[in-house]
Amino acid sequence: MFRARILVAVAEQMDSGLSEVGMLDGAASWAGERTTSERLSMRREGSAAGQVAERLGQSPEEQIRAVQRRLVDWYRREARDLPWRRTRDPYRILVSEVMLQQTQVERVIPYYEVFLARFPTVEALASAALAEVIAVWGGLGYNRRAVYLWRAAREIVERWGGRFPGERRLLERLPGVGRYTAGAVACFAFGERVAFWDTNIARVLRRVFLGPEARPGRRELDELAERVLPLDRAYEWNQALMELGARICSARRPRCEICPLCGLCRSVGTEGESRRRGGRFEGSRRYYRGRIVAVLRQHPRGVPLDELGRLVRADYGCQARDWLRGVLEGLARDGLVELAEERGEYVARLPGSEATER
DNA sequence: AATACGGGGTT
DNA sequence: AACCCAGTATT
Repeated sequence: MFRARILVAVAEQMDSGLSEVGMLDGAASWAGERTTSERLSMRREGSAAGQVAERLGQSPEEQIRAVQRRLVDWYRREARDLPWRRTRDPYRILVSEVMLQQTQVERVIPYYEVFLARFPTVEALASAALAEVIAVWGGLGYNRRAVYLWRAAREIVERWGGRFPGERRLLERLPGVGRYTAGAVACFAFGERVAFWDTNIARVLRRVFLGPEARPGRRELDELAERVLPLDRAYEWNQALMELGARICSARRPRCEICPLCGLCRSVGTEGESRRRGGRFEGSRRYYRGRIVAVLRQHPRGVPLDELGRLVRADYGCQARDWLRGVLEGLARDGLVELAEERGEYVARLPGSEATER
């Protein structure tokens, strides 16, 4: 019931003013119109969408409309109560979206709360020392995101007077904000009707509208996402696609038996996708970058190079010095580490730490 | 187009 | 141990 209240509040904010599912049926705005000749040509050419329609006994636009209705209806009943769904504050939305890049929802939540408690506004983040931002970022991973987020906050404050631009094109210029995140902020914070896709949305759109064998490229996904985007209620539609991808239409084991799109999907009953091979993590350069940042978080004044080497790997010796230098220079290029010479020895620290002020 | 970039829960 | 994840920037 609490969840329902949240959703109603959000729906009202979205100015949807639409509480009866029945109203969706008559909403001509739910799918782009397609002329009869276009429709016939699709069938003649046996296009993918046309074939789906044949199999499902529906025209493509009927499938789109039915999916829109069914999915948003499901989302309104089943949406998880996630912290970033309770706000339209662009700063909070941005923080959530950046944290969610390549990181699961459940893992983000506690970091999100802590981060916003410490940096509640874009001004607070912009005026903080980068070292502290990296420290509060903690073990979330992809530490460059913390640097990008801090730089983005400074840009918002300095260039935009603390007010976020609402357009995707402008948002996308911010550091660490790519096509997906810019679209998400424009839609989730500003209510813009924007089509975008991430791994979840791409998988859902591909399975539902194209089929299990389809391997659409970026361009094709852009066009598909745009074509199926409702003329209004973009917020709920996009959230719903991700919700379905995360909870039902998962990569490995899709749960078609409980999917709200039963009967509307081109890939019903599909096998999960095969596993891809990934490189070893432990012992990798990436692994040691993480170790180094973790150690430096605990040492605000910085750590001499050789000591740092011993702290991050047991087999460190002077022969590994060049290796360590290389890794640190990479971190320095990314803005995650500062290298300084003090009393004849090199010291590494997080950028903007207190010690640099001396 | 390919690659680097973290870390932890799940299988 | 391998795999996956609300991507982005760089080469």
